[in-house]
Amino acid sequence: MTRYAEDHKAATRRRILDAAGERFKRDGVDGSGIAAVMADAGLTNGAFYAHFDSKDDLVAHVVADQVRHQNERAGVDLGTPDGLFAFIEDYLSREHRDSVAGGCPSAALLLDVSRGSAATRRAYGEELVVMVDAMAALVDPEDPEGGRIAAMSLFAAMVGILQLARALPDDLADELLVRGRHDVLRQAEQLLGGRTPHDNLRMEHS
Amino acid sequence: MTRYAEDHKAATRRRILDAAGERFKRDGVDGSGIAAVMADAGLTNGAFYAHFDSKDDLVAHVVADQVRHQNERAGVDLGTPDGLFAFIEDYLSREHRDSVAGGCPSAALLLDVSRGSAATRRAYGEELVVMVDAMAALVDPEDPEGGRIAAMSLFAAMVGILQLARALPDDLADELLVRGRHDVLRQAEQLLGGRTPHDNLRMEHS
DNA sequence: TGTACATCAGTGAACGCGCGTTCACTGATGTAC
DNA sequence: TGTACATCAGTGAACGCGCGTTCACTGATGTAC
Repeated sequence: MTRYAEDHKAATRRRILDAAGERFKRDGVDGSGIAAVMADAGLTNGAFYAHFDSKDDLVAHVVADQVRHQNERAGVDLGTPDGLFAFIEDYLSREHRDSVAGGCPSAALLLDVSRGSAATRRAYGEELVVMVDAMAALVDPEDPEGGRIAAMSLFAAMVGILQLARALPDDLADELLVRGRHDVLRQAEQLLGGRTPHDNLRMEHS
Repeated sequence: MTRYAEDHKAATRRRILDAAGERFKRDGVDGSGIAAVMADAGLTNGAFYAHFDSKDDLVAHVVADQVRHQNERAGVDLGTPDGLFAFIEDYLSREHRDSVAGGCPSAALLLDVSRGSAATRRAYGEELVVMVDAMAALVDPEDPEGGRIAAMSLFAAMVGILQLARALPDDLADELLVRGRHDVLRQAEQLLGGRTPHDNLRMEHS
């Protein structure tokens, strides 16, 4: 028995992962210092190395953790075609465009991943596959891997549209999001073999 | 008369812009030091401030310069529907995936732009509009602005697919590029109102 | 029951290093007289 | 023709600062006897 609760260290580690996730997505990995992340987590810089081997190690764990979290949240929704349509609408919404720190890790960290360590790239790839397979299971529940690449192409288009919307002035960004939802929804319909989103979903965001 | 050729300073500035363009795209803005950029240009760090006010100032000029260059190269090609189809094939090729430093500035700098100064964002927006308007002119030469947003959505999808391909292992990336070309080409055909790419173009990269 | 010791998450100062930026200086070539 | 001076692109050392990382230490709580 120690004088700390059993899950104390795990809880601290979680605070660091969450704080780093927000910072990394907002300011980039290179733009986020260890001391700033630790301060966000309510700690001082020295404690960092009791939880992670290095900044690189933190990056790999943050990337895996962020995509896993997105999978957990989205996974529930992706159970039905309408869930996929709703996921697309939410993804390409003004709210998501304006919340970088709380938003999709792929949109915010993709370049850091491709410049990152082998461990980071591996972690990202493994978790992303989980997400796109969940999408692909809608097309053919018997063979989710068959639609994996098609789902990846769809998701990549969403990432690009969101990123570009974040880089452009608000007026252009708004129009791009509307058109992007239209284009991606159509691509999703074709993926699903003709199923179309319910009208109420269609109207919600336009 | 000075003892340097008239265009000497302009030529040096160009070397700095080119060197910074490659470094920024490869390592990110935050990952590229002034001294490293200047060494690439064959100079020492001190000379930098005879050409630019600050690193931020350099970033804005590099972003504008990079997109303008891409416009000049692509602009010629985009004159016909087949030019657009070829542009898409080249953009989503393995060669482009593997040449980050010499590749599309939007794919490599989009996050740096959205985190960048007002001047950087303005420069990017202005030059990007030139590029998408050139695409949109294919749809309606009388009203390129009418198709601007649709072209932007198409281009954003290309950016996302290229970025994701760069982050994934080679085998997955190859499959994603093939599927991405298929999806984007189909979207381009619909944009152009039914025109389809020539078969020889279609086969070239698959 | 009281005292000495073990545990360990977290502190905060310090390390060497590279960053963006400044500036006195160099050196090659022009002009002035 | 020869010498003094002006010009200016580029040099390279130095500035303060924040980075990632290390480490001796703190302090709260447990166990040993």
